[in-house]
Amino acid sequence: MKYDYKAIEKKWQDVWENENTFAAKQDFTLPKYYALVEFPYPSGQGLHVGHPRSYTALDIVARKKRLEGYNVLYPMGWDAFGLPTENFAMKNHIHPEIVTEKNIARFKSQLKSLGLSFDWTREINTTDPSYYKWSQWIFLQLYKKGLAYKKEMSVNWCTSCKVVLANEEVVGGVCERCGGEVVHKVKSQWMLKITAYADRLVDDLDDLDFIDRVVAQQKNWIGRSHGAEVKFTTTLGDELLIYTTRPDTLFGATYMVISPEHPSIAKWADKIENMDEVKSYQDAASRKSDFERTELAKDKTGVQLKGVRAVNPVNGKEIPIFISDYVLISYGTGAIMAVPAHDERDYDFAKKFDLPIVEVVKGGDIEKEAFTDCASGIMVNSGFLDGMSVDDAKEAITKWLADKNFGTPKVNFKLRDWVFSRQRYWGEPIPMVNCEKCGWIPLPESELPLKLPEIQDFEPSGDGESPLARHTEWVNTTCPCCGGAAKRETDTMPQWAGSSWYFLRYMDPHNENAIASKEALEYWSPVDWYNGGMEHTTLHLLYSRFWHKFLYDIGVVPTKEPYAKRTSHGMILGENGEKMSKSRGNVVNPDDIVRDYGADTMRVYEMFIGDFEKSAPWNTSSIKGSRRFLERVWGLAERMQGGDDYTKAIESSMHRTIKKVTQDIEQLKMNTAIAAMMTLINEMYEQPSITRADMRTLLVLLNPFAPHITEEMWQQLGFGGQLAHTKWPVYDEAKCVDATVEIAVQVNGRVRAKINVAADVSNDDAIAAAKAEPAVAKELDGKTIMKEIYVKGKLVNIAAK
RNA sequence: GCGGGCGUGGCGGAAUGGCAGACGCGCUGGUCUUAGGAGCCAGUGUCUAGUACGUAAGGGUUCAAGUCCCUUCGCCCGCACCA
Repeated sequence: MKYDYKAIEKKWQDVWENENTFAAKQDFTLPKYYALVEFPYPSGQGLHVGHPRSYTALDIVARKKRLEGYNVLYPMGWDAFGLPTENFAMKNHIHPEIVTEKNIARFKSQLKSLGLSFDWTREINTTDPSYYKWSQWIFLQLYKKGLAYKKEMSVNWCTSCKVVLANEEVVGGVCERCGGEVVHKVKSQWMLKITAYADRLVDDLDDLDFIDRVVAQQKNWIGRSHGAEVKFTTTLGDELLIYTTRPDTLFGATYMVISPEHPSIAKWADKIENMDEVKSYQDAASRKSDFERTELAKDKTGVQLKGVRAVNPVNGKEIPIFISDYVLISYGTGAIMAVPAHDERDYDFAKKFDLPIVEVVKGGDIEKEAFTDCASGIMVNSGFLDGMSVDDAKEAITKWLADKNFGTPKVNFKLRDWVFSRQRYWGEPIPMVNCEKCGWIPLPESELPLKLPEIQDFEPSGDGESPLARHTEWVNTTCPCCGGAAKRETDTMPQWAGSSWYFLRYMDPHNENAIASKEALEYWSPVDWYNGGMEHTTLHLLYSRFWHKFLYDIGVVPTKEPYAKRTSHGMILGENGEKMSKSRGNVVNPDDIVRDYGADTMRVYEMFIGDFEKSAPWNTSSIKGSRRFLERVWGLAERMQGGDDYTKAIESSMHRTIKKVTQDIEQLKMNTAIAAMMTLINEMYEQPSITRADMRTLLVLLNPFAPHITEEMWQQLGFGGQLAHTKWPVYDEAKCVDATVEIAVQVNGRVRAKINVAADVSNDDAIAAAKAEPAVAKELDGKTIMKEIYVKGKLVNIAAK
């Protein structure tokens, strides 16, 4: 009979939908497993072939875990707020809600056509008021704990989208979304104090099963550094606080640099002799775009502040103070001591401005370049530190500074607080009210959700205000505190809000009284395995860890971390090896593949394409190999005869394959699991016939990968019930090896013969058998044997001279 | 510059320090066929065809190295004037 994939796939997808086959059970006594993939943004383009790579991989894990007896939660939903939908809505004069609904419908049918075993009874949507009610609720809790605050600050303003961007949305000085020019603009923004959690976000990574590159990238992003703050006095009688990671080099500080935005400049203004020059440098610095800042990084510029000098606390020496934009106001204290001998940037600056360079750690050649890699160096020209190692000097100077009240140890982070306001319509309204008398007042929780008003004009005003600001009937309200006239916050939340806690909602998606019930949270937490893209490592993944830690602190969730395990998939590239994109014309539509080859083929192909963690180019002709494999599985049916035991000749292969597939799925090595099954069926075809037991085990092993064809064959061959409700096969370690094995015999590491020995042969017998081989004996003739090694089941190696 | 990773046939890729190239694609020949861009069978790292040489290049450790160590080259990803 022909393998009619279309009919088969439709048939089983209908069964799964009607029977809710994959809905997680409400029985909290069962062992649980929570597998999670990042929910998609339902774009107008529909599903990309990249999506199923991640979804299928964890679908395989989820299906296997179910067969192993776990109560599995494998949910799906929609991260549906966001700019593209709003932009589409503006352009086509359709409400974003309608656009979203349409896009979701398309995505959902595409996902269903792939046979993914999501629990659709728990589908969530971040734009649903019953969902964003809780995003708003979390914001209010953050506010109550002082972790949400409003701040006048310089923000990134995209001149094209006319919207404020988070630092993370500015890439290379341009808007991440549209590539438009980004300039700075001062605006009052809601901020979230993620920096309060910086230490824990770093430290707790060590206890998690996250792949190394995710851990490294998050640590790098948070950028914790240990150093000291040191107080310098000035000739004007006040103080200047600097931050350094190298207090040991304090004797080498020959000048200071402060950021052009540093507040001391205004304080000193009437004492600074060249204030005109200083002012024009400040102006120039503020006009520089992010792009110019990064491009011109190498060429140091600056202006000395004439009329004020700093005093080095260790030796009382007066040193000049400069302003330069290589010192950032946003990091540390916005002021540094410059040690040109041991810092490249200071070295460049000193050379350009002809400033003294004093070596304080021996070992480099400071005539040529800064000596920075000097951890093992010895201190010189450093008074009481002379002769010490760098580490000892650090300790000694830190103590000295503390004793004299000149400085304290200090930890700094690159991580900044999270700009949480967006001047857009299609996001969660921030539930805050501004009253002239009472200031910012949170909306009472009883008034949540604060719904988005129905409006028709989504265009940003272009003055930096949200489109909501025009709708005075919504904006004007009463103060929850005093009852007087007040105005609502018109900014909305960023897209990252809804995705920062969505995995919690899946646990109990219809709860009207809480994010989820205590029982559900206790049972399902944490997510056992979370797979997603590397591009979300420093944004979504970090933000959601932050929110989760906060929810843990206020007693809402039972674990301090949301995800026990995190893996990441590589991209699927176009056939030309380039990133898939419309403009490159190399986009593959998953619908076409499902139509032409079937969902099972598509699934097997995407899993077989290569190492899961690496990117791999799409190859249309390779798909045929996956299809051929399934056709061959289909063809095995007519070779099946009776028998409740494995065919003797392939028994060990059966056990080995079960072992291999079982282990490979856990390690996301789907490509080698499939290769093992291919090898197995090649062996099956070499047999005159196969047994029901052979067939049965093969179908269960293959089921997570190709659920439709296996379920259909299971039914047609009369194994009884549904494959989805059967048990995962077990292997017998003892039966994984054949009775006799072929091993290689090496002399001095070169293969000279191959012999067959019993699998459990002793060391001595194996070596004796090896020596008996004529080719080996010939090699050994006249030589002295130095060493004889037998590696069980692999080889014998005889070292001889 | 800092951090992470990678370099293996024509291609995607396999190899707990133990016979490099599993599995698949492609290709070659055969077979069946009115036909084959289907199926089946056989072959397929390289060459000077030797039990020869081969995992970016060079060196080292080891009975044994794609794998471990050192040096060099090249590529990818993230961050980047973070003091």
